[in-house]
Parts: sequence; C-alpha cells; structure tokens
Amino acid sequence: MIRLQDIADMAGVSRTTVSNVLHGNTKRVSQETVDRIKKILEENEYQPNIGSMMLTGKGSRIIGFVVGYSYTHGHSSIMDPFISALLASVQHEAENAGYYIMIIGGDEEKHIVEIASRWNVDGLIFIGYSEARYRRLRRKLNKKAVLIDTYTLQKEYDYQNVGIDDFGGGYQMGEYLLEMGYPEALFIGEETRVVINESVQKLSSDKIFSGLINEKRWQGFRAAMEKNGGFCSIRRFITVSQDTQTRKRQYERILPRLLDAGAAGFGSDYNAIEMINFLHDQRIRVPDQVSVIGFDDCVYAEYVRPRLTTIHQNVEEKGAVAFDRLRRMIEGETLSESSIFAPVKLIVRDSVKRRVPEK
Amino acid sequence: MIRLQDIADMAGVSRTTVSNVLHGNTKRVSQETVDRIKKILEENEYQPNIGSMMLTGKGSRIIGFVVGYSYTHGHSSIMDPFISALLASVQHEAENAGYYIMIIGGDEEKHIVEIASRWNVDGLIFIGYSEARYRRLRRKLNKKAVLIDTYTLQKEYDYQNVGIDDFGGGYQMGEYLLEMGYPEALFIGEETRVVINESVQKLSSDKIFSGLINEKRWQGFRAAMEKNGGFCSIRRFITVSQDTQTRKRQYERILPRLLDAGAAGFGSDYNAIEMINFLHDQRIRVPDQVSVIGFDDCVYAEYVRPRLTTIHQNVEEKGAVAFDRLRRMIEGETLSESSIFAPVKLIVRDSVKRRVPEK
DNA sequence: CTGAAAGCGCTTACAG
DNA sequence: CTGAAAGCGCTTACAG
Repeated sequence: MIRLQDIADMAGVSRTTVSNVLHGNTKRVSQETVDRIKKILEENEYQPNIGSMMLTGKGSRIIGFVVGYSYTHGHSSIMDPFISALLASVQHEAENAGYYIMIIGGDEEKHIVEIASRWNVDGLIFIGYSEARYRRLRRKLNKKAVLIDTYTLQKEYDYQNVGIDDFGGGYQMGEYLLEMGYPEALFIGEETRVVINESVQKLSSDKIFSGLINEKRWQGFRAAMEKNGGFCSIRRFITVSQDTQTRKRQYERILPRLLDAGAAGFGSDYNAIEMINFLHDQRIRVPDQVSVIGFDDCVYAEYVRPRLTTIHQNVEEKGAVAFDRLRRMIEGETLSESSIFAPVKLIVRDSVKRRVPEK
Repeated sequence: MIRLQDIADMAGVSRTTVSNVLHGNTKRVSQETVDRIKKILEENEYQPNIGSMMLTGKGSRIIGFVVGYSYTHGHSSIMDPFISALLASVQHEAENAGYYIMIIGGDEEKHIVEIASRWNVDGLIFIGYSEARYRRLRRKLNKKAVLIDTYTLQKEYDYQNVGIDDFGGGYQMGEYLLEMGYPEALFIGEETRVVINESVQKLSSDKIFSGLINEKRWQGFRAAMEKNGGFCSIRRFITVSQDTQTRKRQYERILPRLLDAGAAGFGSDYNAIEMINFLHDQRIRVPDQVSVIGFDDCVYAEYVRPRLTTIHQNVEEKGAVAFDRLRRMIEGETLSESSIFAPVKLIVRDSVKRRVPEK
C-alpha cells in the first residue's frame, strides 16, 4: 500500500504539500508542483488509508444501507425482491463512485446510531422508515440521509425522499379496472407494522411506512373510480394482516365479495400473486372469473402464470437516484427539491380480462 | 464517543493499562485493577474507534461478501433469491457477533484485492467462485476466507468450503423420478460462465462454479437411475445457455424428448419454474403430461402453481455456518475439516405425478 | 510558496 | 505492577 509519504518522497516535497493538492488547497502551491504531484498521484493510483481518513474526521466513504424492518411477508427483508433490487442498484452505483455499502439491520434505533457513529458513515439510505421514526433517530445522528418511499411532511435540506407517484399508480390501476368493466373492484393492501423489540404498540401513532403508501395508492384508485361521478366506498379498501396464516383466512372471508366485484387491485405484486395462488387452489380461474392487478412490477410478475398485469416502477433507477442524491449531499451540494417522485406506468399482461356484460 | 483515555481517567490508570486488560495481557496487571477496569469498560459500553483499529493493524471487523458474477439469469446476482437469502443470513449472524458486512462486487480480481486491502477486512466470504479463480486471487491476498459452494481439490487451512451434498441431492432426485415411473427422465442444468471484462475465454479451462455443481448433481441423478442395473446415457444430461432467449429456443428443441421421457430434474428451481411456465404457455400440463423437479427449494418453490417438488437445502443455516467458521478462523482457531457438506432432502409437492403405465 | 509539528485514538516494546 | 513514549497514516493551523 502506497502512503502519502511515499508520494511526497517521489515528488521531493513534504506530506503537507501533497495533502494540500489532494484537497484542492492549491492556491498556496505553485502550479508546477501541483501538476507534478497530481501526475505522481495518478501514476501510483494513490488511495488514502481509510483508517487515517476516519481518524482525521474526513469521512469514511461508507454508506449505511438501513433496512427498517427485519421481516417482510415472513422473510428477512433483504430477501424481499424489491429491497434486494434496490440494494443491488445502490451497491452498483456506490462501487462506481468509490463508496462502499455497509448493511445495517435497522430494527433498533440505538443500534443504528451506534454503528453510524462508530464507523463514521458518510451518509445513510433508509428503506421502510416512517418519518416519525426517522426524526427520532435524527436527533441523535447528524448524517446526510436519503429516505426511500417515506412520505415526509416537513421540508428539510439535510435529508431527501426518493419515492414514486403512488397516487398516480393507484389512479392508473383504478382507471384500467374501470375501463375493463369493474366499477366495483376492491383494493387490497397489507398492513405494515414495525416490530421494535417487544413493543409494536409504541409505534401505533406513527404513520407507518407501507401503511401510508397503500393509503396513497388507494386514494388514487378511489379517485379514478369516482372520476365519472361514480362512488367508491371506503369499504372497498381492505387491509389484510402481515401474518400469512391470518391473511389466508382473510382471503377466504373476502372471497364472496371478490367474486362479486370480479376484480381487485393490490398494494403489491406479492399479495397479488398470493391471491392468484389462493384462487388457483380454490379452483377459481384468473382472469376468467377474477381479474387481479399488482403494484411494483417485481421480477416475479413475469414469472407467474397468468403473467401479472401491474403498475411498473423502476427500482433500479430509484436506487441510482437515491445514491446520486446522497452522494451530492455528502459532497456538499445543496439540492433544490427535498422530494422526488418517479413516474409509474401500467403494464398490461394477462391477469385482467375484460368483463363480459351479463345477459 | 467514549475513548480509551476516558476510561483510563475514570479508573485512574494510564491508557496502556486499559489497553492491556482489553487485550487480555493481564498477567502484568493486578487482579484488582483488572476487575475495576473491566467493570468500567462494561458500564460505558466501550467500543474502540474503528479508524484506530485499522491504523494499528488490529483488524477492522469487516467481512467482505464477494459475489463472483454480477449477473445470474439476467439479473444482478444480489437479486438472486439464493444469494440474497445467503446475504441475509450472513448479515444477521455478523451483526450479532459484532462484525460488519461490506458487499464487494467480485467481477474484477484486481478490484477485490484493492478493496480488501484498503479496508483491511478481517475475512472474506466468496460465493460463486471457482477454486482456480480463488487461488489466483489468493496469491495477492492474505486473508481468511470461506468459499460457498466451491469444490476445492486441495486441502488448505486458511480457507474453507461450505457446501451441500450435491451428489446426494441429485441421487434423491433421480431415485424419486425412477420410483414415480420415469426411468428415462432428463436432467437439465444451466451453464455458468463468469465474464471478466471482455474475456470469457480466459476461464474456459477453469472448473466453473455452477458447472461443477450441476455436474455433481447430474452424477447423483445418474447413479440413482443406474442403481438397479439400469443405464443412464450422458445424452440425458442437457446443458442450457445462460442467455434467456437462447434457453427458450433450447427448451423448444428439447420438448419432444421431454414429452417422451415424461419428466425432468433441474439443476435449479429457477430453471424448473421457467420450464413449468414454458410448458404452460405451450398448453402442456404439469404434472399431468410432464413432471418437473427442482433443486434448492428457494422461496418461490411454494409460490408457484403447481407447487414445486424439489431438493431442499437450508440456505439460512449455510450462511450461519459459513460465517461461524470464518469468525473462528479470524479469531485464531484452527478448524479440523477443510470442507463441510450439509445434507439435503427431497420435498414432495405437486409438480411430479406418478406415471400411469400405458396400455 | 513550502514544511515542521501537533493531533486524531489506539497499541506495544520498553523503562522503571 | 504501571506508565511514558513512539508509531500507525493522515490533516491542518501556523511558522518561515
């Protein structure tokens, strides 16, 4: 490993001078020296020792990737295709920009604060965090941050939100179902509860992550259903449990209504596919008897039969945008908007079928 | 952040003494002092500054998680359910043991060496690495390492292999198909080529990762097929391309043989499910016309219809074992075996049906 | 325009 | 049994 001293020796100057050109304090160094040193730096692909960087408070080039709940749909959240796709994208971008990703299991706030300060991370990416939860953390933690899919109420310039147009997605979903002949379609979303240690209660007053997202999607859905003077009762918004067993029982209970309505939009592809499977097991044909539409367009949407009609969001780009904004904040830029919402679009596949009017 | 000096002040001793009890150089310190210091250390939850640790060469508590190929089945490998499950498990264990996971995109060897030495990682976990590739890396890199699913020919005690009983899994697969009435069943595996920069060729002489694994699985499959004096031609081992389009065309070409044989075992759940979908699109019913059996029992095996009969491996445990062994090596233990192979077992679901003898 | 020196938080050989 | 001091690789206020 080549040190600052080595570079200084080669250039015949002191460490100070090399360090100065390294940090752009170049006004006090002759142009000639600057050029010479820069050349040597490049030739030797000089990389400062990380331990030293951390010790001198110059950052660490570590980005903490914080996952706000350990389990989704009963599996570790890193296995969630949405989160792993995001991680893959962020990791890819970070690597190209000379940053490094450290995964932080984010269930205990104390834990996150500890890791972030111990490692002196340059910034954090939060996924699945409510704003309230983040703000609580924020008090103890002074770091640049990007929240993914968290609706923020207050504008702040040291953190950012990167999300998608959930309302618009819900609207497209509703509009499409309406057009395909399902003015009574249901909207089914899974609740998200963040479990911190023993207590779920503590969070009950928070606007919960996915809860809020499904809320927005439902609002869009509803707006579309009502656009031609129709009425869409709140009773058509069904929240199902996070627990797989309970959820299955809920599906059973919903079934008659679903058959009646003929179609349902879902808050996620996961639940949509789960419903397709459930119906399959009940010998109910999708889309002949029931039409289903998902949300997210995860990898598996094309991988099931019937192929899932769904609202597409570009996860890869989301990860790239999140990282890019974080990097710019770390490097001292002041970003103009505090939130960005990427557009989404309907992808028509095979899980929705035009309703044939009954005779 | 509380420093060594602070602890020393509280205890009324020098940093040296605190450091000595911290590292167990306790013979030269009075028992009384040791106890007092330990108590203070605990009360204050003292954690050494990482920058300092790195600078003094005492390790970093970073484990590099190296993924040997950037893409599997056309997606970033972090999105592969097998790899993300592994990552989730390793991350979980590491966090509990006070280690931290840094993801390293492992396509360029130079890159890995650079990151590993720059961060002074304590150890590395390699997934999807051929032994030859690893050994090449090894020359430039003196780190403890665990290889996952890499068959090693030479015994060495500074790295370990954690794998599963691929042969046994193939055997169970073959045995089951035989018993269900398919003595002519095919075995279909996807080739794995690791692309480093431009050149695929360079690696052609290596025993490629998944190639070797499928080889073992096939050997088990074949052994089962031949157990009662039967004959299983090598022609029944079909290798399909890594490219999705090409693979689809290959499926089309294989189709007549498959219908004839009535069943196929696959090297992975991914390909098995893909085939089920392919058959579905051809209006061929699984398992009525063709039986299919997968390998790995990934999350989606239960999530498709028909539910996939497959060979189960415990990925979570694999991750835990891999981390545990690495940790023990890092902490100076000498492990007795250089490889361990976890058992696998057949999980019967709905994708294989007993063949009805023709009349 | 350039460099000597102090300091970041830790470890360790060595002196007392 | 305990501590002063040098050193790891870097940065930065300051002196020249």
